[in-house]
Amino acid sequence: MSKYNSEEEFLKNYDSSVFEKLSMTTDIIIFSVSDEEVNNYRKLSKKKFSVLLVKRDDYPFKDKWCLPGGFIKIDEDLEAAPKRILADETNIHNIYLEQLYTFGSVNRDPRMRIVSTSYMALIDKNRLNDKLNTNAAWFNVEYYEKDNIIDVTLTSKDEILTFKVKKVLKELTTDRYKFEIMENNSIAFDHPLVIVSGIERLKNKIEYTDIVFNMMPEYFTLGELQQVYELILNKKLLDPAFRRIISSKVVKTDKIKTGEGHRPSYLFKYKKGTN
Amino acid sequence: MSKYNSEEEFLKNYDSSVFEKLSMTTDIIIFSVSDEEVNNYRKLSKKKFSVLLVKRDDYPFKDKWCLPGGFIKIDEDLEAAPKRILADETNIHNIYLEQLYTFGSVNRDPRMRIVSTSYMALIDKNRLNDKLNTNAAWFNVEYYEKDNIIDVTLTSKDEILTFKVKKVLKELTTDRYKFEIMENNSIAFDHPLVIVSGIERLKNKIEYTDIVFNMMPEYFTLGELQQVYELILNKKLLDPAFRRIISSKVVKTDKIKTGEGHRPSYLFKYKKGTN
DNA sequence: CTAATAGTGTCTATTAGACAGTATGTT
DNA sequence: AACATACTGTCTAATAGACACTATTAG
Repeated sequence: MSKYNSEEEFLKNYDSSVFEKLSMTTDIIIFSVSDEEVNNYRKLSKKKFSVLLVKRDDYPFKDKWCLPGGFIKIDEDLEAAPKRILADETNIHNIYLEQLYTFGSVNRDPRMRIVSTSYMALIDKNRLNDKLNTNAAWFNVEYYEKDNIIDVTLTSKDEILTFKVKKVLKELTTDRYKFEIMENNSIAFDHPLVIVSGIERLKNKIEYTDIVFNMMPEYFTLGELQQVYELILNKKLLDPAFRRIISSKVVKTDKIKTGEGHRPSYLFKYKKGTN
Repeated sequence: MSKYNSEEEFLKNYDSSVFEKLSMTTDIIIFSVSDEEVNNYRKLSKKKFSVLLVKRDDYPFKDKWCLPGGFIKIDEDLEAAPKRILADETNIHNIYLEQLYTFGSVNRDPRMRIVSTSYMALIDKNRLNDKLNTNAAWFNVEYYEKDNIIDVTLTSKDEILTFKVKKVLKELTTDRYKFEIMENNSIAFDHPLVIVSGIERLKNKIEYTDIVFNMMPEYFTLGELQQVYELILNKKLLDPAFRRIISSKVVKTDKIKTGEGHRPSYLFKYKKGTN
């Protein structure tokens, strides 16, 4: 069958040009939590969950916002690329990173055939020290879902971006659902799809894993933690229920957060190794 | 910044060779359920869940077993490739297919840099009519997990393949866990990783989606369905509990399965649209 | 004192687990 | 009749949801 007699011989003579080649990129959706100041000394600062976007300074999609990303190098592990880009963009190493989905429609990039593997990263903003690149900005995320249509609004200091995506249920012949862009006038490429996939993933995983703690500082109050859950799940939770569930994942410290115009609250830490 | 004045002009002059290119493949893990005859007229045929492997007839990994797969064509959507291969391999269209994970270590293929996106397919064997290609075979899957080590045994009519994989927990800095091959003497490439990822995915999704029904014939008894759940979850379930849970997903028909040496049982169908 | 959040007790409703029992076919 | 599986009833344990209550601070 083969004209070679051994694996070594085959490999020595292998012509790597027999199969078509393409470029690959990676896109990273970086989630974090931000505080918004509130003009009432009694009230807690309202939290928002947010995503990091960068403004494209060249074609294609010049001046539109997109997720940070870049090309995969030929001698770089797939996962090394998002790690490299993340370090470039945030100046931090050791960020939680997980693979999301690989997008590969033929025409997803106007330049040429590019397949992109997207990753989701979670970060505690306090680790950043505002050392962002100048073309990057945090956008607060709000989304509203009804009848399988997801409306997403991204808000930065000086811009509001919106897009609309449809969940397409494919009746058991392919993935449980896929997304399709319905309206989008501000985000480059197919990145609205990556953003909603990220939101979905985070929303699901927050319920059965401990990934939230990657977005939390070392010490936090249960009220703060609950707020983050509520943001991501997009619904209010009842205090006693929340505390019951979370109690196994955190340890109370003897530190107390005061100066808030109301009863002070204990600070907690993440308790590892309960799953 | 850019030397072009419009997106069109940029694209017209775009040199697609500026970024390094690589080859991409897809690997498909096809799960199904098979009956094993039992030599007691009263007993039910024992079910096994099984996976389709093909024997490599050329280098690299000549004569080893691997998952069906192939190269992605430059003008073919990423998802079209597994569909094409699945149709080739089984002669059936409309098979449940979902993306699993993209593997991309630099040295995962001895020939050259190849990134592979794996997919999981579920199929009801009765649709096949034994129209398999000659180099393909079904292997029954058994696995045993302890202390984050998964032992997998794949058994066909005339061969037994085994491998061992470790779940590496990465303490919040990357995916919840990744797998690492510990022992493997019979499966080509990094396909043991794809196989365990598929098992994990199926095991998780069977609990909160309806994907099992893709592996079931149109009519089935609740006993049969329960057996499939037990196989995949790798544990016994209690009848009343199982029936309570499943009741919302199935409809009883007036068909009855008789001739089994014991009380006959009603046949059920999948009831769509309950999630 | 008041507004605002922190934190707990408890009752109820729902769901999951366990076991025992009855039903009904084939040989 | 005996075996094997089909199917149901019911008791108990565990979990989730709801609400009301007490606690504590800054201003």
